[in-house]
Amino acid sequence: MGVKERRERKKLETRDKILDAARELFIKQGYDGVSMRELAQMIEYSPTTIYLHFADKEQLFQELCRQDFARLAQVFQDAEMPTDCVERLMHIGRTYVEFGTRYPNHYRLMFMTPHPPGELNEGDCEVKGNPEVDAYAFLKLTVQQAMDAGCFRQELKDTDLISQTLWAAVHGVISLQIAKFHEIWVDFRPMEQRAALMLDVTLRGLLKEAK
Amino acid sequence: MGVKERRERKKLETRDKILDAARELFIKQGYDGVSMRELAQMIEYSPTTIYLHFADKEQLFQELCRQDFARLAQVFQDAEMPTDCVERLMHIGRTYVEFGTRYPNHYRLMFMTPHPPGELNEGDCEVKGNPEVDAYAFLKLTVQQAMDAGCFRQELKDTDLISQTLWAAVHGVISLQIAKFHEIWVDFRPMEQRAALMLDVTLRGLLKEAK
DNA sequence: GTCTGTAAATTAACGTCGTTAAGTTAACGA
DNA sequence: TCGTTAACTTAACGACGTTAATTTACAGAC
Repeated sequence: MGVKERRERKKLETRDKILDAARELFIKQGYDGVSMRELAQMIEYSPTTIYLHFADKEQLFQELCRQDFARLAQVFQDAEMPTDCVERLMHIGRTYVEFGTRYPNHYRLMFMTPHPPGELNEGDCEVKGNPEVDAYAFLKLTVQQAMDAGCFRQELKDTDLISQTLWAAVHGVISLQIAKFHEIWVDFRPMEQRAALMLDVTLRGLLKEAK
Repeated sequence: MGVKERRERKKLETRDKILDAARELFIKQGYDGVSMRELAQMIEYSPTTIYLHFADKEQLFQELCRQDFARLAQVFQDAEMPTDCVERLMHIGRTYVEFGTRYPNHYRLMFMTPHPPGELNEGDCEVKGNPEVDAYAFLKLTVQQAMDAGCFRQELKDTDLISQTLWAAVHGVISLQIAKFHEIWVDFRPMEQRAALMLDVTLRGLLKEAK
């Protein structure tokens, strides 16, 4: 009775085909720049077919970003992490910035666009808190380790708060870059300089003593 | 020959009427949530009339945000500024955060949405660099003063870079709040705590010595 | 008072989009 | 061979931003 399985596999194949085409268009044109019709034409299906695999446009691209950002957490895992806890935080920050800069449309949809109160998608429960796929959890873990090693100032005890501050700091650099890059009325310094100073400054402010 | 003047005034009145209605809807519903038809109905004109005063939807709401953010720079001016330079930077940061939190839709359109390479609008030339209407210029000025007073570490000499880092820091807190507030998979600390720690940390990292 | 030119405003439509109801095709089990 | 079900398409709905063509309102000229 391998029929159902074959069908399921076929269905998943189609789904992946949609996702792959969506990814290609999305990277080039962003969320609003991609129409369902265009996407359908690319994979040579009718637009309706997409709705057999995804509830609507937003869910499709959310799934897309979810997959690709899982790879981010993977990168954290794979990259050999420095042993020094401060270096490690720096390394995470730089990796995050690089990822956001490489995939600005992904970044925009995931972190610069408000989404409806959204019930958790399937699979989200396993994701949350698992450092292997959840980049925030990985950051928090590293912050915890740094705190255990006594790196931070004594007053600072809330690992969530610290993690969120570090996150917001690099997020500020990336998102300002994505949204305001073209702006004329401010002489923007090169992205790398801003990212470097931001990491330097925030970590200095968090640590027990200037090195 | 007061005819032309009367006509012009009338036209400006209509324009302001449009802007006022747009503001009301925009605050409640955001850019995508407001349709030109709805806006037209509110002011009891036909949708086409709007296009006699504004080139398109985006330009309308850009003008709206431009006006309202000029008020932000005004607030900086009006508020009695602390004399201590660090306190002053803190004050600016807090004011900025408060403004962004109060008008999230404004903030989103202005600082979280990429706009086409955009030629400068009329009036932008006078705005740029003028601390009375340009909030960034005001920040940069204050940074310059702090630097002149010898507050910062010696290596830090680029006022633009420092300003942009401070800006990105608070921007990170605000924009993450706006975009990710509803998210379940991270236990967000209260906005105020995050903003406070961010300001504390970045300024500590910039200043010559811990106080 | 009538005519004329012009600015202000409207009607009606175009083209595009996300989405869906209804209908068609194809493949399998009985 | 028939009936069931999944996969897929056709055709359309309703909303949107925008525009071409048209009408209305009104100041000045005769």
